[in-house]
Amino acid sequence: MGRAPCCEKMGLKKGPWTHEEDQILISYIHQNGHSNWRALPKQAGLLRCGKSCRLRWTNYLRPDIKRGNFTKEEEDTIIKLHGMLGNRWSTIAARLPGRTDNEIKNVWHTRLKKRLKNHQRSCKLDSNGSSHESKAMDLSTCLGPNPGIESTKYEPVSPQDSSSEFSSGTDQTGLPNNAVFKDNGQVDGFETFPQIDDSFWSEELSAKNSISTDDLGFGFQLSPAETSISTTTDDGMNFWYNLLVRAGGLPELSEF
DNA sequence: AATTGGTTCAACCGCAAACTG
DNA sequence: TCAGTTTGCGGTTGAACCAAT
Repeated sequence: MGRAPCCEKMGLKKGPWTHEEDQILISYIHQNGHSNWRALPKQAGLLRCGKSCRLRWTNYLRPDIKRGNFTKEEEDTIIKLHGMLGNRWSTIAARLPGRTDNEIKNVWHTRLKKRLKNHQRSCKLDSNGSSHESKAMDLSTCLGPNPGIESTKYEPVSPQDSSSEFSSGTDQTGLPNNAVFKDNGQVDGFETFPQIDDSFWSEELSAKNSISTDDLGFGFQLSPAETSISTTTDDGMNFWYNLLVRAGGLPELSEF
C-alpha cells in the first residue's frame, strides 16, 4: 500500500483557514468529538484533510489554548526544558498549559535562540574569569533562578502528570517529602547532577526498557520497583522527567 | 511612496510510532 | 504476527507584516 494521496490530489483545500471553516470544525467537534480525524472532514462537510483539521484544532481552535505573548517565566521555562530535553516540543508543551508545541517551536526559533546568544555574548563580555568561557555555560548565571523549581519546597509538577506509579505524597526519588530545593536548582545535601543530553533518551537506553540511577550518577537510591519503571511509556517518561526536575538536575546548556 | 530585508507564525510535509483487524 | 491505517511529532516553508532605507 502506498502513501495516501495529498490534499491537492484529492481535490481538498490547503492554506489558511477561513472563519467559516473554523466555525464548522468547532461546532462539529463540540457535537461529535474527534475520535476519527480522517473521517471528520467528510462528516463535517469540510474540504480539508483530517490532518489539516487536527492541526487547526490542536494549534489554534482548542478552547484551552492561551493566546498572547509568552511571559518571561514561560520563556525561561522553555529555555531550561529545551536544554534538558532537546527539540521535544510536545513534551515541553505538556509542561506549559495552554501552549502548543508548534507555538513553542516558533518562539524558540524566532526569539529564544537569539536571546540565549545575546545572553551568552553579554556574559562573556562581563566575565574576565574562566568560568564563563567554558562552552557549557551555566544559564542560571545569566537568566536568574529556574522558574520551574523556584518554590523552595517540593510539590508534584502537575497532578494529572502523576500516574498511579507515583501518586502525590510519596517520594519516589528517595528524597524526603520535605526536601528543600534551592534557587540554583540544587537539592540541599546533593552535589551538581550530570547533564542530561540526548543520549539519555537514546534508543540504546530505551532498548533496555529501564534505566538505573547508576546510569545517571544520582547520589541517592531508588527502590528496585522504581528503577524498573519503563522509559518507553508516557508514564515512565513522566516519572523520570519529574525525577530529574525534583533532583534539581537542570543541565548546563552545551549547545550555545 | 516604493523597495528591500528581516521577522513572525500558521500551515504543510514526511516520517515513525501506535493502533487495528 | 503482520499488513494496512491512523495519529503524533519535528522540520520546514511561505505569506503577511513591519521597519529601515
